[in-house]
Amino acid sequence: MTDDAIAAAFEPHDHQECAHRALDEAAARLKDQGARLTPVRRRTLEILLESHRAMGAYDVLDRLAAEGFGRQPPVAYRALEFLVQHGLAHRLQRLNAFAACLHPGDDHHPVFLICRSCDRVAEAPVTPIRDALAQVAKAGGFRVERATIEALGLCATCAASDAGAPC
Amino acid sequence: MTDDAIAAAFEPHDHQECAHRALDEAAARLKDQGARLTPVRRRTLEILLESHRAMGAYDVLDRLAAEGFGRQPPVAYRALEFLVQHGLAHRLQRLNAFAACLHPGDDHHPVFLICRSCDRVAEAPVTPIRDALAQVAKAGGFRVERATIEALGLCATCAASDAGAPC
DNA sequence: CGCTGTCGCGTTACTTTATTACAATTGTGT
DNA sequence: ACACAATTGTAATAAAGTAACGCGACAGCG
Repeated sequence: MTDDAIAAAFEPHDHQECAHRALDEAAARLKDQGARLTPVRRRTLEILLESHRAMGAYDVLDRLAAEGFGRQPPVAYRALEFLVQHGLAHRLQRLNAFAACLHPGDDHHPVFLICRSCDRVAEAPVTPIRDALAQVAKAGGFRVERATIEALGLCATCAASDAGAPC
Repeated sequence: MTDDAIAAAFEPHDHQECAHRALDEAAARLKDQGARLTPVRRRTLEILLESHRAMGAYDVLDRLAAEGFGRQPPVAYRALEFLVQHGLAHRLQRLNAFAACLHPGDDHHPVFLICRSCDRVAEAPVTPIRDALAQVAKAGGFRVERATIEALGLCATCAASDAGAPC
């Protein structure tokens, strides 16, 4: 994952292509793992991929229900959990929401940058931060297994446009 | 905040003294700020201070209700929100829970180390990690305003005792 | 003192988020 | 076609969090 990936999430880009590629990659990865990308799961991923924003489980559920899938919470939660477990989506603790992963394949529990103005979410390179965290923890005798790192702030596009207005 | 503070949270210590000092410090700080440490608020802080663990809002509420305070959710949420806003407690996103702050005074949105075995929570020095995060974000044009950093893992005491058994 | 405005508290009612349990169905391998 | 596991649909319920209203305590001020 490069620094460019951060800017990419916040700036205008060929999102069709961006989403399509993520979907293809997801399908390929699942095939390798012998996991099934069923219609609900596929559609759930597509819905998440429509934007670089995080969506609540019930927002996803509404969409699924409108398209003929089940309309009970477990439908959405199951699909989302599946995607998260297979590294195709992430859960944002801070927002009680989910976002598609744009770099499946990188082994990661990434760092998230959440713009408070436009609500877009980017994944940032995790290594330097994870290293710093591991070191600090180690000094206290603590062994880190998983870390949740979510930063709230302002993306370059929003900062440029108005330091606060939606972009 | 020193590295010793991490170990302190996970190892046996004079907790009476530890909690008492935090409470005194809290009272003093609030007085300076002209904020009132009312009975509900004080009791809420004491409840959180009883352990180095995080508690859910409804757990706190049960305790408060049993002691004659109101038994409706807003009672607990208001007291907890007050404590958080005044830097006397923290919210752990990952657990939907709250923990008393043991170092009020340090200006901080600290890093949390959560032991998955004994459920204790420690606050770790934040500077190196925050710096690493800010740098990574800056490279992508993102300005971090607030960061949630929560690590799940195993504390030294639990690791020594059984690599997994409650301590 | 008594007025007045703010703050804190308690309650009702409600919304949002998430899980448990079970039945029906689909897909896989033989 | 058959047995079996995985997946989906549904009902019901739990957990977490918020909005809105009124009452009473308390500080500041004439």
